[in-house]
Amino acid sequence: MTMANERLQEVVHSLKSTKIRMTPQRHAILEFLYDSMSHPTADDIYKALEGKFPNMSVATVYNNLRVFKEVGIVRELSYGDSSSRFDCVTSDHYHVVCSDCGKIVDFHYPGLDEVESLAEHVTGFQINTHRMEIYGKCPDCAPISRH
Amino acid sequence: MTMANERLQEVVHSLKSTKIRMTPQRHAILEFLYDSMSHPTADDIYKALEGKFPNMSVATVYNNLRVFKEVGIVRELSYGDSSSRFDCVTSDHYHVVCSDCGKIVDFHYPGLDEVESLAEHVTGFQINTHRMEIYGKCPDCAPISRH
DNA sequence: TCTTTAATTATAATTCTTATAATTAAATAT
DNA sequence: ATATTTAATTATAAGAATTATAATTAAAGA
Repeated sequence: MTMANERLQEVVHSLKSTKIRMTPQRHAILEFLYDSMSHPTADDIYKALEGKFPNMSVATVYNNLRVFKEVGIVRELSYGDSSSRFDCVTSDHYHVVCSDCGKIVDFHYPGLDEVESLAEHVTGFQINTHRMEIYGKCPDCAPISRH
Repeated sequence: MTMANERLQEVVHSLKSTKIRMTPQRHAILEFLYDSMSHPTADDIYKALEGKFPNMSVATVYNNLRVFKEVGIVRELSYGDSSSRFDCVTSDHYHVVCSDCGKIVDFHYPGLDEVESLAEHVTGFQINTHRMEIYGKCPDCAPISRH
């Protein structure tokens, strides 16, 4: 069993204790999110699952992503482009985004906790979390540099 | 003359040397952006200026924000919520966002250059820039805590 | 198996943003 | 100061992403 599947099992189990019902569509959406290393849009998910669920509505995808967000197992990311991307909340990592082709790569880096605490002091906010993206050109899009 | 107006003058002057023409609408949009400490949406700007320009089209606001972005004097920020926000590019700062009411406060912090260089090594991207948001509840939205 | 109530579906409606074509106006040359 | 060129504005329509609605279906627990 893969790591992704283990986490999926945990999440499915933890949802059992809530009012939130487990449906085949929900399971499939979660499964797709946990298996994929990409950061799919709602439409990506919809398209990926239309083979298995030919009658599934786009609204179902959106509804469930919202539910997952509310429970805190999924995060919504919006970059410059038109549609939001969705990501399982796992261990802390940041994202490196290609400004040409939009590819997103995970980047592990120790959490910037001191930024949060400083922001808390300076602004008077009660800080919960933060998010960082690093932008550049991926190897495929960058001109080949020699040195 | 305020700091904001000084910067506005500079920008207007620098646009003179390009093909980009200065129009009253453009000037008003820039003025509004430089004066406002908030991070308005396109619609905020449109509404704020409809008194002065009753016939201005929303398209004009969007068009000009795109132009300003291309020239590099304005930055587009997209958070989870529906519409993008726009911000004058000034000195480096980050944003603290209230997850309840959406208020955005600037947060000055030394640029995280080492994050960029590490990301460059780890991912092979040619990194240009990064962006960080810190999320929490603003003083108005946070429950009053006593300690 | 029955009952309750949440989830799904299909569809319409909204919202944000961009495209189009005609008109207007800035900048520059005359 | 006027004419010319060409970019900017306007009004409108179109597009895409997301959300709302109402009827139907199906999970979970009794």
